[in-house]
Amino acid sequence: MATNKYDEIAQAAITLFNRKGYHATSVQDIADEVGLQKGSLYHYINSKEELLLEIATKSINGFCRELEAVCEQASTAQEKLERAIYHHFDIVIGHLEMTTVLLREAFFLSDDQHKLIKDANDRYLNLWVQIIQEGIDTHEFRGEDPRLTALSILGSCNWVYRWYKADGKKSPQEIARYFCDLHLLGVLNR
Amino acid sequence: MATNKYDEIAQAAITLFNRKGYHATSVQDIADEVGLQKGSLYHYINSKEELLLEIATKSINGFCRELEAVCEQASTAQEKLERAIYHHFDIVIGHLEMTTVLLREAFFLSDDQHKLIKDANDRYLNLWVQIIQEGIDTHEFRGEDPRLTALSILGSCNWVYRWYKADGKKSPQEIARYFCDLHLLGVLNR
Amino acid sequence: MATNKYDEIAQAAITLFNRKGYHATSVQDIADEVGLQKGSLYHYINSKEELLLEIATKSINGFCRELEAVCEQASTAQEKLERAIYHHFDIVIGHLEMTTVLLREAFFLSDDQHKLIKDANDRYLNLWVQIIQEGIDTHEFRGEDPRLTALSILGSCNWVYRWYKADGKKSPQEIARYFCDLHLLGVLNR
Amino acid sequence: MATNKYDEIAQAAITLFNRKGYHATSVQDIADEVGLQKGSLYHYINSKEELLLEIATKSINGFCRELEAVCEQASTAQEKLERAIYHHFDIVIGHLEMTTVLLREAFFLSDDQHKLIKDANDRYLNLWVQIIQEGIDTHEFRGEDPRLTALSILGSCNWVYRWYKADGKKSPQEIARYFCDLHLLGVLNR
DNA sequence: CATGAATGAGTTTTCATTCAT
DNA sequence: AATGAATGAAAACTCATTCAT
Repeated sequence: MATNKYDEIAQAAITLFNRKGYHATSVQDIADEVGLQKGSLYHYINSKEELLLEIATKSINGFCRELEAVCEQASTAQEKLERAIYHHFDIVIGHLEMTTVLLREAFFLSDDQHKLIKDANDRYLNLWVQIIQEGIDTHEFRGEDPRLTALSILGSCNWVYRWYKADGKKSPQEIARYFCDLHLLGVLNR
Repeated sequence: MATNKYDEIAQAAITLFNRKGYHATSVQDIADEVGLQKGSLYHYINSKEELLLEIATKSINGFCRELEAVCEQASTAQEKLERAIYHHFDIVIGHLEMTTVLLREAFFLSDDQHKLIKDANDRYLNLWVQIIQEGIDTHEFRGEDPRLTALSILGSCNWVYRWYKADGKKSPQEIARYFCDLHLLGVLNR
Repeated sequence: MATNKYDEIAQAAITLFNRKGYHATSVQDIADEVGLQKGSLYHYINSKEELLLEIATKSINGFCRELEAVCEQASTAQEKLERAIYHHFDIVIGHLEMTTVLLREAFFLSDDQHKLIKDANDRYLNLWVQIIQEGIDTHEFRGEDPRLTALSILGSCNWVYRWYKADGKKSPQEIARYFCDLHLLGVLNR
Repeated sequence: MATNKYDEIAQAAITLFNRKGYHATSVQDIADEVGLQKGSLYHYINSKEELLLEIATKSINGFCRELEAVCEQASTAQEKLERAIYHHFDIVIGHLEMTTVLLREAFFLSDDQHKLIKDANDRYLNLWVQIIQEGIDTHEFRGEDPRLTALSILGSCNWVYRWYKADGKKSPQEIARYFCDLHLLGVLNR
C-alpha cells in the first residue's frame, strides 16, 4: 500500500472520528496517530473540518458511484433493487468506519459544508427513489409513494452501521440476503 | 408554561442539542436560552453531560414504557407489531427533538454513561425481538432470525428522525400506516 | 455543651480548614457540616475570611494568655521557660486543629488581616524573648541573642503540629518533657 | 539568564507561590510573569498542580542529596550533625522561596501527590534520625528517643523559613552557628 | 431565622491554527 | 517537509456573597 501521507492522515482521522467522534478528536490525536507534530499536519490539510468534509464526501460519492453502476447494468427494477441493497451492505460493512463518519459525524460540519453532504445524500436517495418508481411503473412493485418506500429501505440498511459487529453469527452476505428478502416482500407485487 | 426551571433548562438543552449538537452547544448557550447566568444553571444541573444523560434516559424510557404497554394490551403478534410501529412513530414525530438527541447525541456521553443508554436501547430492541419471536412461534410471521427482522424494522422506523419534516404532504399517521404496511408485508406469512 | 451556633460554625470551619486547607474548603462545605444552607451561614458570619481571622485570633490569643499567666506566676527564668514549653505543648496538642489553622492557614488572610495575626505572633514571641533575656540577665541562661534562642525553641515546639499523632508511643506530657530537657540543656548555664 | 523556558516558568511560580500562596496564584499570574499567554504555558507544564509537585520534589530532593553527602563524608556523629545543620541552613536561606513552597504549599497537593512529598520528607527525617542514633550508639549523644531529638532540631531549623529576613543583623552563617551551638548542647554527652 | 435562587467574576484547561526556523 | 513555540478565544465549572421571601 504505497499510500501517500494524506491518505494516512485521512485514515487516522476516520479511525479516530469513528472511535471518539469528530469533536472529541483533537488535531493532536490525529497527529499522534500518524507520527507527526500537530503543526506538520497542516502541510497536508487545510483544516480539521475540511478533513471531515473530504472523508464524508468520499464516502457518499462511493455509495453513489456503485448505485449508478448498478442502475446501468441491471435490467429489471427488482434486479436493480436487489443489487442496490447488496451493494449498500457491501459498502457499509466493508467501510464501516468511513460510513460511520459519514452517517454520524457529517452533521457537525458547518452549514455550508453540511449542505454539500446533504445534497449528495439526496442524490443518492433519488437513485433509490428512481428504482422504486421504475418498479411501480412496470408493475413489478406495489406502493404509491416511492420516496417513502425508499426511505424505509434505506433507513433500515443505513441503521446497520449502528449495530453491525464483525463477530456475529451471520456473514455480511447472509445479513444482506435476509434484509433483501424482507424488503422485497414489502414491495413486490404478487 | 409554568413548568419548573429544570424542565425549562432541559427543554432549552433539547432544542439546542438538536439544532447544533451536544458539543457545539455551550453551557452559555443554554443559559442564554433560559435567561440565566451560566453559573446559575449549576443550581439545577450537575454538569452538561448529566443533562444530556437525563434527556436521553427520559427519551429511551418513554419508548420502552409505551412498548411494554402495547405488549400487555394487544393480543396477536401482528396486532402488537402494528401498534409497536404506530407508537414508535408517535414518539419519534411527537418528540422529534428529544428523539434526535437520543439517537444522535447519546453517543457522545462518556463510556459509563453511554453504557446506560446502550443497555436501555438493548432492552427496547429486545421488546421488538420478542414480538417478532412470538409471531414466528404462532406462525403469524415468517423469517428465522427475529433479531435481524427487528433491527430491520427498527432501523427503518428510527431513521425517520433524520428526514421527517412537519411540512410534508403526508401526515405522520399516513406515514406510519405506509411503513406499517411495508413491514408487515415483509414479515407476514401468507 | 450549650454551644451556640456561631461556635458550631467555627468548629466546623476549624475541622475543615484543618483537613483540606482554607482555600479548598468552600462555604458550602462548612454549611453542610453544620446542617445549614450556604446563605444561612451569613446570619452568623460576615465572610469566610473573617471566620478564619477569628479562629486564628482566638488561637494566638490563647497562647499569649497562657504565657502571660506563666510569667506572672513563676519565679525564676528557668521555671518560666519550663512552664512556657509545657503550656505551649498543652495548647498545640490539646487544640491541634485550631493550632494548625493558626500556623498553616493564617498566611492566606489578606494583608491587613494577616498583619493582625503577625503582630499577635510577634507579641507571643516577645514573651519568650523576655523570658530568655531575664535568664541571661540573672545568669541562669547562656547565649547572647535571646531572640534567636527564642526562635529556635519556639520553632521546635511549633513544628509539633506537623508531626504529632495521637497514637504515638509517648504521651503528650512525655514529649513535652523530652523537648523541655533538650532545650534547657541548650540554654542553661552550667 | 538564558535558562530554558521551563525553568523560567518554575522560577516565576516559586516567586508567586511564595508571595501569595499556591491557591491565590492563578495560572494567569504565572503567564504574566514570564510574558506568555495563559494557554502557551501548557506547552511546558501539564498542570498547575504538577508544577507545584515538581518544585516541591526538587526542593526536598536537594535537602536529601546534601545530607546524604554529609553522611558519607563526615566521620563522627557530632561532625555529621553539625554539618547537617549548616547544610540545612544553607539550603533554607539560599533557596528561601523554594523552601517556603516546599514547607508551606506542598500540603495543598492532592492526596496522591502530597504522599510523594511526605514520603520524601520522611526519608529526609530518617537521615537525621540515623545521625542521632549513631551518636547515641557511640555515646557522643545523650537522649533515648532519636526520632524526637531529630524532630526537635529539624523543626527548629525548618521554622527559619518563617522568620528569616535577609536584612537582619546576623549573617546566615552566624545564625547557623548559633543554632548549632544550641542544639549540640542539647544533645552532647558531657 | 432560614432558605435557595441568582449573580458574576473567577478558575484551570483545551485546542485549532499560524508561523519563523 | 517538519518542527514546536505561541496564540487567543473558548470551554466547563466553582464559589463567596447577596437578597427577596
